[in-house]
Amino acid sequence: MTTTRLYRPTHRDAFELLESAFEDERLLTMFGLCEVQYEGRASSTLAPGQRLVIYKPDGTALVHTGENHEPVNWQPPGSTHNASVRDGQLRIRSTRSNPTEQLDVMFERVETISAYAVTDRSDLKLTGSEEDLRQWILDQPEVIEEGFDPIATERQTTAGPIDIFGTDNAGHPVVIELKRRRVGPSAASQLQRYVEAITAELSDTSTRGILVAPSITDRTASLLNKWDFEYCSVDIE
Amino acid sequence: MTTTRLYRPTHRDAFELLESAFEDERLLTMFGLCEVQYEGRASSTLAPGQRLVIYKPDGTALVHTGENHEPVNWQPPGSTHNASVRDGQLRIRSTRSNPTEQLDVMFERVETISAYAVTDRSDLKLTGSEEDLRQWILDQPEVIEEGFDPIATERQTTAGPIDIFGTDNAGHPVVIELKRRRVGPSAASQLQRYVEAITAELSDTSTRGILVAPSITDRTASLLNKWDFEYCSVDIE
DNA sequence: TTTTGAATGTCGTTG
DNA sequence: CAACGACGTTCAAAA
Repeated sequence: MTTTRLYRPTHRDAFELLESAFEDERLLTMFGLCEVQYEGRASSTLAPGQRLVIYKPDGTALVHTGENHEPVNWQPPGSTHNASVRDGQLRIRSTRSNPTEQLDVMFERVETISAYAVTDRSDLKLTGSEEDLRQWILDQPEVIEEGFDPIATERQTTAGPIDIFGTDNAGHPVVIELKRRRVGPSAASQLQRYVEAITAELSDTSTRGILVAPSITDRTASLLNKWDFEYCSVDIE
Repeated sequence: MTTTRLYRPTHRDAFELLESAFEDERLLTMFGLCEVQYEGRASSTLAPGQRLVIYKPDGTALVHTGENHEPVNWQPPGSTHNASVRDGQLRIRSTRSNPTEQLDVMFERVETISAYAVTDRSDLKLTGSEEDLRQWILDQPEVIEEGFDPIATERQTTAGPIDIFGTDNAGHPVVIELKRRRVGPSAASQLQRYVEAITAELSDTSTRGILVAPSITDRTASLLNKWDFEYCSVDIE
C-alpha cells in the first residue's frame, strides 16, 4: 500500500492516517481550511483559510497558499510532527530544538489528505553555478587578463577564503572575487575585506582586487573605484 | 466543483484535468514518477524519481522530494504552464521571461493528481522582524546608550539607507546598523559603508558606528575594532 | 524596471 | 557544533 488518500475525512480518520504516515515516514499532503501559529525565531499567526500543507519524512513542514514560491509558514527538516484532535479541531504540531520552534496547524475542515511512499535517491545535476564559473576561469585565465596566473582557489585569509588568488604579469598578488550574476555593494565590500587581509599578511601594498561578474550596479562601481579595485566582465554564456 | 482528484489516471485524463485547472486557476498537486529539466539562469537535470509537484494559480511551480525545505526544482510566480502528451509521457512545461527560464516535468506515471479551488486572502501577522526591533529601540533609545537621540530611520546616504541615524550625548552623529540575529562580517562592512558615506556628507569625522545585534562572531568583532566601531548587544526577548 | 537589503532565509562546506 | 558564503536565492519596498 504505497498511496493512501482520504476525501473529506473525519478528524478522527485524518488523525489515524497522520499517525501511521508519520510512523512509516511517508510524505503527507493535506488541503483544507486551517489556521496556523508559529513561535520560534519570530512569531506569526495566520487566520483561517484554504491551504496546502505538506509533511515530509525528514521532518520538514510546509504551508502553502495559492501564491508565491515560498511557503507562508514552515518548519525546517529535523522537526517532529504530532497530531491530535481537540475542540473539534485537528491539530498538527511540529517542534524542533536549537533553536526551539513550534508550528501549529489547526484544521477546521480537511478537504483531502494523502500519504505517499517516497523512494527517490537520484540527485540534481546543476550547471551554471559559481563553482562552474571558477573552473571556466581556471581553464582560461586570460579572460581575466593577459598574464594572469591562478595560484590557489579558496585561499584562506584572516578575513575568509579568496575565490581565486594569483599573480599578474608584474608578479603582483591578485585577489579575485567571483559572482555568477549582477552584483551589488556587498560583493565589493567582500573583496575589500579579502584584499585588506592579504595585503596585511603579505605586507604587499601592490595587491590588486578584481571583481569578476557579468555586470555590476553603479554604486558598486563607485565602491570599486574608491578602493582602487577593478571590475572584469565575464559571463559564462 | 471545488476539488477534483484522480488516482493513477491515464496521461490523457491527467492532461484534461491539467488543462482545465490551469484555465480555472486552481491549485494543482501531482505525485508520481517523473524526471525534470530546467534551463534558465542555470541548467539542471533530475533523473526519474517519485516526487510531489505543485502548480499554483499565480504561475509558481514546485518540485519537492521527501527531503528539505527547498524544492529541488521550481519556477517562480508569473510563469505559464502548458501540458502535453507525447512519447508516452505527460509533459508539463513552465516558462517565463526576464529572465527566460523553462521548467519541464515529464511524468512517466502519475500516481495522483488533485485540483483545488483556493480562496485565501488572509495574510500573515508576523512579529520579531528587524522592523519590530527598530521600533522597540525607538521606543526606548536608552538601550543603545544614555543620551542617544534617534533622528531618522532609513536615513538616505550615497551608500544606501541607514537603519537608525541619531546623535549621542556629545552631539556627535551616530549610525546604527540593526540585525535581529547573530551577525557575520558582512554586517560590519555594511555599517562601514554607511559611516563612510555619512562622514563624507557631513564632513564630520566624529561620526560613530554602532552595530546592534543579539551577538556577533569573533571575526566581526575584529572588523568593528579595526574600524573603531562599537557593538551593542540587544535582544528583543 | 532596477536597486537594495531583509529573511523564521535554507543549504553545503569547512574548521 | 559554529562560521562563513552561495543560492536558479525569494521577497518587498523604494527610487
